[in-house]
Amino acid sequence: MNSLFKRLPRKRVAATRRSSRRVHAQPRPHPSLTTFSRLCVEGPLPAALALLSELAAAGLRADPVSLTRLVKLCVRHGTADHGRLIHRHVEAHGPLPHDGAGGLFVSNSLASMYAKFGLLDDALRMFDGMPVRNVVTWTTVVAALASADGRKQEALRFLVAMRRDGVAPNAYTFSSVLGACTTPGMLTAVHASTVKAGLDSDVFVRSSLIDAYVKLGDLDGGRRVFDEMVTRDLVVWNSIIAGFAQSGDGVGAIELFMRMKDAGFSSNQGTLTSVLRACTGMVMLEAGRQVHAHVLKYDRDLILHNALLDMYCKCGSLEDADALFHRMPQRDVISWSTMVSGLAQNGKSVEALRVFDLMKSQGVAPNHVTMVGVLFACSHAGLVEDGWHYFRSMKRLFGIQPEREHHNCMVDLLGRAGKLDEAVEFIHGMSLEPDSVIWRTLLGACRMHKNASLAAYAAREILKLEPDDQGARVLLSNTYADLRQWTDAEKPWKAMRDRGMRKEPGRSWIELEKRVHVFIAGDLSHPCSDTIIQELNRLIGRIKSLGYVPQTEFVLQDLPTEQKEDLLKYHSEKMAIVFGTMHAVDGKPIRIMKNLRICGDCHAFAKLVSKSEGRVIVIRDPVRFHHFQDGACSCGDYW
DNA sequence: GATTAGCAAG
Repeated sequence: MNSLFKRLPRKRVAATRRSSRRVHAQPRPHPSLTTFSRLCVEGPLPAALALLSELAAAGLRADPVSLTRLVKLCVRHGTADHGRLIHRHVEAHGPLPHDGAGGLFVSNSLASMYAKFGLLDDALRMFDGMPVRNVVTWTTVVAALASADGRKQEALRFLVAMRRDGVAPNAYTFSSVLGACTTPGMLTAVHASTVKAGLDSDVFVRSSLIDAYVKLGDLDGGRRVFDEMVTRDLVVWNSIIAGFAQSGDGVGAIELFMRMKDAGFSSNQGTLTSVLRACTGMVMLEAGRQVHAHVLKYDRDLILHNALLDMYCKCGSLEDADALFHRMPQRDVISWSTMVSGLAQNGKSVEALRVFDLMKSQGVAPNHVTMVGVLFACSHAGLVEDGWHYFRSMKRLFGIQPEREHHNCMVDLLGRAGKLDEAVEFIHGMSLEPDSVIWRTLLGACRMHKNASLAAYAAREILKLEPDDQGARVLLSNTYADLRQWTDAEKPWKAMRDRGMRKEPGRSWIELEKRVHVFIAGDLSHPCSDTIIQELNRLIGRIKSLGYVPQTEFVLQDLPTEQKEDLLKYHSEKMAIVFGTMHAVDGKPIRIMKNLRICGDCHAFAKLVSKSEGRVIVIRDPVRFHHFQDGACSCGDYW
């Protein structure tokens, strides 16, 4: 028993000796270097930075891998100042690019750090100071320049320079530089280079190619790149869906979305955002609601929620927009701006301004887009004094310098309110050179207030800047036609015919059971045309008893009254309204989208049909919404 | 260590 007790401590001693022998056999690194490596991965950043300076003071060199990780940590959790601290350390203690691969790694990551903090010039200084550069170094600056505003040309110059320097661009380089192609010529050249380098089948390169074609307005080009692909990933699918949605082909975008699902991919936030944009563009509220169900699982994605909010606003469903807005876990300036513009476009200017006040009271700073929405609210409600107030004080109160679009809102505000002379004075007093958009706004106001001489002046100014503009000629002609000056009204048409131009026909569409039905003015080719015309005649009969008189003044041609009535009757929005009343579910609003602004006669028609049929009709034109209910419209007949 | 897709207005 005794011996047993005595042996126990000896065993412990032996064990301790063995372990100390192990330590001596494999000397542990300096404890602070080990800790430093760990801190560079796990953080916290301040502790890692403090240890870095301790190491330097002790004459110990941090290894390149840890330093690179530290830079990464700094990008994730720190500021540019933290980055500069690491940069200074590296300059004083190394490793530098000429120290070998490790040094190059560290310098590259520092350049990338500056780029990620938006400090492009620091990144370029870093680049200039590097005695050795590899493809990563070059790609870092190419990518940074390609994504910076107004520096895309430089990105392409760097691509040329790197080749001259004997460094071959790789898939990373190409996928970055493609976004810098601002002309079809550049894009074709870079696309050819990717093929030559054998990199055009890389998914990153391909999705950038698709995006680049689409952004230059060549949707077919993007589609070709997509179709030629053998292997696609989710981002490639998202690129092409986004391309269709951004180009205004909502139906195409949704078709591709279905194909993507058939191909076995499940959507992510990016997919859903683009699909929502497609629904928004086509006023497909029901399809949008279905997307909403999938949005629920991404309850922290603000971009996606903002897109959903915009969809409800632009589909004219303010109840849904409002409910969503209040439920959203976070809201940023885009969420607020979407609500301000959404309410204003739907004829709720006072509510829009109230939301704007609420936004300010919650400490959210408006930006230039918010102010466009605010001014839009003022101009569409005739709130001239408020508009002036916001325009004049936006610089002082919010630090936002009025830009072109804000000036345009002011011309609209004054013009709509009939203050045409003030509008002209405003244009002449602008510090900016007026562009065709501003003149077109003035021209629209001239048409509204039947001022032909000023309309002619505005149209001349537009045509000086854009000789092929159709809209200016159509608006000018319509202004003359409003005044029954048929000879003058004919001249712009003749000019258009001489140039081989045709007016864009009126087009309205409506979503019904996941399908979009399109109606074109005067075109009776829809399969249900016969029944639509019967129903149209019946409705006209009913609303005539409510006081409807076809307002033939909106037919802008010199024709006998009867023919004018016929032309009016087949306006696309009337056919869409009738089709809507024939098929819509009880109690649900009829939602219609139109490519041109609604005419006065169709406006009167819609008001009376909303009364006689007891239905809510929502029509969205390129600028705003009309909610017709019980014989009245949300625009208060002011549009 | 560097790369691709998604949100508000005009």
